[in-house]
Amino acid sequence: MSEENKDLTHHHNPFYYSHDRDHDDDIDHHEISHSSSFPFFINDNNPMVAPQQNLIQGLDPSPYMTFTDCLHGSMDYNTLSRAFDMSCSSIDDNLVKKAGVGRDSAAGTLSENLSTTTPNSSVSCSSNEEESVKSKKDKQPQGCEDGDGDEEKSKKGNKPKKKEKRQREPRFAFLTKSEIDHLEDGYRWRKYGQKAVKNSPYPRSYYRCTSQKCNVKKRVERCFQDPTVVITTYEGQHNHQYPSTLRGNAAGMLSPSLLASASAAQPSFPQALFSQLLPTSNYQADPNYMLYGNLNLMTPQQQLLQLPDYGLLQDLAPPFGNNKRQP
DNA sequence: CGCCTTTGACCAGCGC
DNA sequence: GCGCTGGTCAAAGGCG
Repeated sequence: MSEENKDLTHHHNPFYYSHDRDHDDDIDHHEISHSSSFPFFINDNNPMVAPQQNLIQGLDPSPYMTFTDCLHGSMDYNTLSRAFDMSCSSIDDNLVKKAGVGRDSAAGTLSENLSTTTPNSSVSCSSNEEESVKSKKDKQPQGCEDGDGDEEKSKKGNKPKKKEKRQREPRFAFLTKSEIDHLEDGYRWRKYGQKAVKNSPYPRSYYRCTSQKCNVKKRVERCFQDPTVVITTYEGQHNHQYPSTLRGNAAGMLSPSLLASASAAQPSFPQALFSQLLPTSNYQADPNYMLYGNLNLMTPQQQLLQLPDYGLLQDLAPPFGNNKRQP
């Protein structure tokens, strides 16, 4: 088994949607590992939400829509995105400040904030819908609309310092237990940067989808507290199907059903990835298939201790835990 | 030759 | 204003 294959037998552990404020992105590895002992989605009142006890027990999904349903059903990226955004948008800067957590701690702050703030409190959302999205770089042609590479080239030096804020794409982060950093997800990525991560010996890598006019990016970093865990954060939405020619054996590693469904579906970014997590995947038969449930970084006891930290995260869904399969 | 990674530099936002 | 940090660029080099 190739390394990549081996990797795929592990599992992405979707755990967190990074809402769209500017520095939310800084999903600090501590925070992540801290708040991601199991997969969940932030959600206040989405049908995907399951009761906390399900979170704890990782059982019985029934009354709720599972992510499998979503993915295999009609839910697409936008729906997903909305769902994520809806909930996450309730965590705004005020909350972050209130919690006294730095901008780098958005993910961790999430749990803290949620534990001190009601989810339905009328916190104004500062997500993509609002202009509050802070643009770090106007030069960056966000949104694949006619990526004028040439203008972009003039980045250094004379660029008008507009204060326009760049719209940021919704982001989704995944925890994956893997020995390799760059996980195959069916798309082709080009690495365009790498940065040392504060307080972590592991660097963060930046990738961009190689498809023209596709502006999806992803960041990959290794969890500081558990180096076996890779944190992959996707930003944006693929506006194309899987590349016909995948490098390496990526295509081969993807189940035909996955590719088929991914191709058939409208370009819905996380779908393919999610599909790999799902019990319908043929990976479930693989003994090496790692249930994300096994990805827990803490002992059950620790998890229980962690639960209070989630506060309102009790409303979070274990979207993939529902259909956990055990050999 | 095309695609990719590496890597140092640059830029912008934020906190102090 | 300054320093820190995250994010990005692009030249250089590697690889198939």
